[in-house]
Amino acid sequence: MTPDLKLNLRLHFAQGLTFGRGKADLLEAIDRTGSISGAGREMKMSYRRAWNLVEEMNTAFAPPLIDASRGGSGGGGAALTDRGREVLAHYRALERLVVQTGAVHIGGISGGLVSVMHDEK
Amino acid sequence: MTPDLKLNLRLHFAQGLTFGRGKADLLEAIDRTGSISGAGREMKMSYRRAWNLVEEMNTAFAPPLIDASRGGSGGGGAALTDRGREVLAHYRALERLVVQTGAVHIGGISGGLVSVMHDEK
DNA sequence: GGACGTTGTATCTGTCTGTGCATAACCGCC
DNA sequence: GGCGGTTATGCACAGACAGATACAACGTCC
Repeated sequence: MTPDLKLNLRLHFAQGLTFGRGKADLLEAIDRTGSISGAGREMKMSYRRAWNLVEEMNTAFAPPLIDASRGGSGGGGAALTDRGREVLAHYRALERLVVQTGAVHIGGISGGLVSVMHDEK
Repeated sequence: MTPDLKLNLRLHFAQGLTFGRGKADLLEAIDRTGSISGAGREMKMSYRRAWNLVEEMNTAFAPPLIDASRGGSGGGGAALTDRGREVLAHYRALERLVVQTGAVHIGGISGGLVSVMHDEK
């Protein structure tokens, strides 16, 4: 009976980087579409923003998480590095872990939520 | 060797409420100071914002989490309800749980972070 | 009754973030 | 060589968000 929720597990590292659901989703979208711009379109975010996030990640992590190249067949593209895939997997695992082992607490918080009728925004 | 990090575990409930570290800290500050304005001062946030968050929580939860009253000794004040204390406790427990049981994954993510020298911004 | 410190509420303003647009560089393919 | 789609980068604009400010209402204490 845990209500459907989305959790945003954002990690603020001392080095300045913050990594949360947004960047994780972006990594996934890049992996799926094979390009930064494609990922941006899919996530309905501007290419500018998508690229900024990529750049932020790549400068924070060594080795980088995304390998991008321009020109060539299809104009270029981007792909996750092994390290990128690794970070993404860890984040998703952490998410699952929270939902599973934290179900009691999540339920304890959401227990008294006022149920609203599906209001179309 | 887990690098010191702050995590912001934000829960987005289907009902529209989002509950994260900010609201949790605010609850704690209200409990400590005995007033919304006191909590705002302590957290260096405007009373406006603090009150908005309180109102958001109180309309989302039934029974409410904060009991505020105006006038009277000291001008008024606010205190956590039993439910408020309960929600706060659950959130803190969830936080601890993530750090403890998720240490492997957190380490897996932060492993390759570029260490920066303490740059004063 | 007046002072005090708080809750509750409205309005204005500045700032910060993301979007939109424009442009250059790149390179395989036709 | 031109086309196409992408990376990479700059800059102006709009909208959202938070801060600042102002003020009424409230109730206890003096």
